[in-house]
Amino acid sequence: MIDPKLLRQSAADVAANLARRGFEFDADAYLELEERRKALQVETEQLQSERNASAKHIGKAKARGEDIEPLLAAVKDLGDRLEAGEKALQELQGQLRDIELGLPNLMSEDVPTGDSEDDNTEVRKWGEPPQLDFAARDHIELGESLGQLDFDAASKISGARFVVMKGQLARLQRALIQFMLDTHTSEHGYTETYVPYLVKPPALIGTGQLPKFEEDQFRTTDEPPFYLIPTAEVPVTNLASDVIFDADALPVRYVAHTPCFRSEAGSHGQDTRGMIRQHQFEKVELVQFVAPDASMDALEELTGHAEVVLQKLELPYRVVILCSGDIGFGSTKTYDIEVWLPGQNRYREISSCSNYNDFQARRMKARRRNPETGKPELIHTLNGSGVAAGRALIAVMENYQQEDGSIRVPAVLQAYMGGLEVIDASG
RNA sequence: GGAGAGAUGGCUGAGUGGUCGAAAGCGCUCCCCUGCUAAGGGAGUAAGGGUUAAAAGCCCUUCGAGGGUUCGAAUCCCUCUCUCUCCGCCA
Repeated sequence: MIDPKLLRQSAADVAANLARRGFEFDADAYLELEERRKALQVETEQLQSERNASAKHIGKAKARGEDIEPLLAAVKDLGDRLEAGEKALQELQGQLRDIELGLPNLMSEDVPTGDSEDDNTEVRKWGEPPQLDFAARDHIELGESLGQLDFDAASKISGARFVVMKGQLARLQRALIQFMLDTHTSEHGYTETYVPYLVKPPALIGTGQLPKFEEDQFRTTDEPPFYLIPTAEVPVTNLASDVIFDADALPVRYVAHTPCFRSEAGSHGQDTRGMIRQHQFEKVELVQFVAPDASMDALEELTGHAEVVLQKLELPYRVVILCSGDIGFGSTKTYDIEVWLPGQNRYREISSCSNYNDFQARRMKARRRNPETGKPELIHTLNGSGVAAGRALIAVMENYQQEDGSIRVPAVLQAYMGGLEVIDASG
């Protein structure tokens, strides 16, 4: 959520910033509602004040044993007027809040303007795509010929966009997850967390998926309304909801491995084959809570933590900064890390690292005590994949493939694979 | 699933219709005393919002959430959510 004060005072500036995203914010309509709210609120609070004063009066008169009938008569119609005013005010505030919850975050100045992912800017590149002296196969061909990825079996059970993994490939994904968790906890100072995979609406409102992106979620039940998490960002970031952190408690760094569930509504026809885009996938997620002035540095740092994973796996990648047309709803600045996939002969997203500044914090009332003023203030939240395990599996398969269709196990993963060096059809 | 108890400020915890935004303790901040990695004394210390250019001041809201009763609700009534205890079931 954008600071309502800023909306009031600088609606035009806000509209200009959001317009870079291609989002149209009707500042005039908002300000008009806001004008009405102001007038109505002042009036209503005035009535409330009157009621409080007269109630106090009556109480004192009664205590003295005086006749209170005339006093009661004097405030007879106050209640009705007050009720009408409060109701109208509530409705108006609800309308304003609906608008505010639907507004994306203000972007950082250094986010480049652009329409789509084609306009994202490369920031840096690491590693060189492997030079294979044979035709690169994609992960589907590799996995199926090994007999360890089975898309047909998955579709029989659950339909499109699912996979069944078996044998050493299934183990390889698990190894990737363990390796990533260990790296972030022991080398980057993150605390491992285990969190619920089903969440209630307020959690999704807090991180920004609701109310706007209901159709992207898997809703399980109506009463109570439980949603499958689309990312660990939701339960983990909500650990800060309604919390006031002590001044010295920040930064907080959490890492979690969870499955992620996405309806992929609106992505029909994209990446329909293989396990690039699934309804269910595994991800290791990094989340940070930081002081407001520390979030831009933290974003660089967090992105670096995700990069370390790919460096240790010796997977070539590049980092791009998302342009205004591609950046997520709640983010003020996002870096995507794209790993090289020989099977597609291109870089594909494997991590997305975002600074949300106070956007999520305002929604979920995540605060810290400012050491100078002693007053609570909104913290900044960040998150990033560190990294997506399913796509990491694909990347390892395609980058480490050999001519006979077997796959070498990256050095850092061998300890997690019982010393196994090569995955082949033997299982 | 059955029975019961509870939800109060950063934390613990009193408070059953007006004198309660709320005792007390802890924590924190400042001051005094002491002259030493201790103890003691005093003062202050909830959040959110409105008004304002901003601050001060003033006002409003908030004692899990939402309704209701009342001139007036932390306190009474209803619904819901969550937590805990016991029983049952169970990975």
